[in-house]
Amino acid sequence: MKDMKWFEEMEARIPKNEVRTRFAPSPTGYMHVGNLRTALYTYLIARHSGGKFILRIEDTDQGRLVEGAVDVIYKTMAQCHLEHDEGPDVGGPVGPYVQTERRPLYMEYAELLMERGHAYRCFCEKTESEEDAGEFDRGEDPCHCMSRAESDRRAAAGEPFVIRQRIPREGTTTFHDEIFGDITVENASLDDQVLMKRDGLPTYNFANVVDDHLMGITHVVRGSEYLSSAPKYNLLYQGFGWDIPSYVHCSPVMRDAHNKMSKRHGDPSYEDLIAQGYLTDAVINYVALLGWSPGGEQEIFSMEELTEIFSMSGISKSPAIFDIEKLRYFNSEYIRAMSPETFAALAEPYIRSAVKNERYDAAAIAALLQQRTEVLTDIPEKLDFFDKLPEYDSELFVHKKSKSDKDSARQVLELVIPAFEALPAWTDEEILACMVKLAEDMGAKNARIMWPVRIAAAGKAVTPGGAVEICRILGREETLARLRTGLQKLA
RNA sequence: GGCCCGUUGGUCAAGUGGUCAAGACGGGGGCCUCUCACGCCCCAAUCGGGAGUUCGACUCUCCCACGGGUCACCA
Repeated sequence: MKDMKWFEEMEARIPKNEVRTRFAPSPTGYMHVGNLRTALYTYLIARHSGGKFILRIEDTDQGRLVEGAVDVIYKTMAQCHLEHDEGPDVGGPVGPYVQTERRPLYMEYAELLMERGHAYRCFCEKTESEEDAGEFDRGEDPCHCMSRAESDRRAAAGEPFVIRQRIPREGTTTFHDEIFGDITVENASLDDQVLMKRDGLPTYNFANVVDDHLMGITHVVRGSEYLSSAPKYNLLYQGFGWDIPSYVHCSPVMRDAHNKMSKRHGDPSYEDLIAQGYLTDAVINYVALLGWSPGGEQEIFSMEELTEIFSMSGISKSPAIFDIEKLRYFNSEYIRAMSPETFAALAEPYIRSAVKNERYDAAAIAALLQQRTEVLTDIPEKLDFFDKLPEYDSELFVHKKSKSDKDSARQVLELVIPAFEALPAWTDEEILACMVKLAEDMGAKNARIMWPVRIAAAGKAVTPGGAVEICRILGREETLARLRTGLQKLA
């Protein structure tokens, strides 16, 4: 074990007097929605107080390593505007920020803890059989009360061992959680968990406590599945004589009443949602409100606003079910709030996937789309009539609300075709004025004219825009050709 | 099974002893209108159950039910 001076130097590196939070993902190659929310809350807690947000990579599970996964994390965090102040890529005063690179530290601290009597070596065989036995009675573990001398001797002799936490057999432990309040448990219900594994690597639980302390983390934000091990963390901090951080345990994001969101069940990850046409800002905004409430009636928040008003007191204790319908709503709100130029740029690939004909202006189509698009991937199917007039039945010309029937439609098309041919210019104004005048002449409502024109032009009942816009974008020649086709159907 | 946590409309939720129990999504209806959408208006729908405490409980206490978490040399 290192001498006390070394430990003091480690302590001296720890930044004080600032809020410090950390997001500590395993590099799995994608971001769960639940993880994203945890990362967001973690980020907001730090930023709200002007503190530091730290990224730490938890890669101790070598078996689950995914190549390139760390880069995915950097990319995703940046996309989501969750910029970290310290991390593997940007460095910082308490690095390294990758757990495997911190490996030598943990044994030192485990030995320190043994020195203080809060941990001991256990030479027993792996204890998987205990599961079958049902209960683990640590009183039967002879290593628990083994003398330090014997322990040292057997270790020196090369006998394999794990290091376990020595938990008091009596009394209770109380910890405070920012969301759940004070929770008290009997120490007798806690087990002497393994801190250092047989292979010399720390368990997740131990590595976390050591790293969080050495990195000066003030608010430990994590999933509520760790609630039941929090008392053991407390005992660890106390055993070291360290300050206990604030715990913020967040309930999970669920797919339904019984199951968490999970990739395994086919639930979308953040990346999937983006691929499905959702916008990052909308996802962030929705996820922020999934299990947290600002209290007021506002629902649309920028990252700046979230930072301003975020409070741990608004985080709810119960799990929240992910509702894709509501996310669609947020997405449509964000789309509508965009500048037309931004939307056009974003929508163009989706437009061009359906409209190959370059004569049709993508920006003009985007303008029609912006107010009626919820998710970008909905776009192509709305535009299928541009490149090729669909097959359609003449029954489509019948529309009760505009009092349009096949006879009136035929009359309308017979009049509209020559009128369009004679128009001095092919603009919205000219096209509209032309149809309005026809309506006046016929003594009919505008809809009597526009319904059949739009049907003939598009060949479908629902279009992203009215007759005027559709005709304008199609261009005069194509419009006239389609109107003539419509007329034939009605003959 | 032990221990811990949770439970307001279908969903997200406000609420902290006295409210006709906010709001949003979704649903239904209507208006607007050249379709759809947008926008606007209206409607339906909630305090898991039972005992208490109290003049009065969604709010406090206890019990029950249901749900979740945890009980790994996984994180």
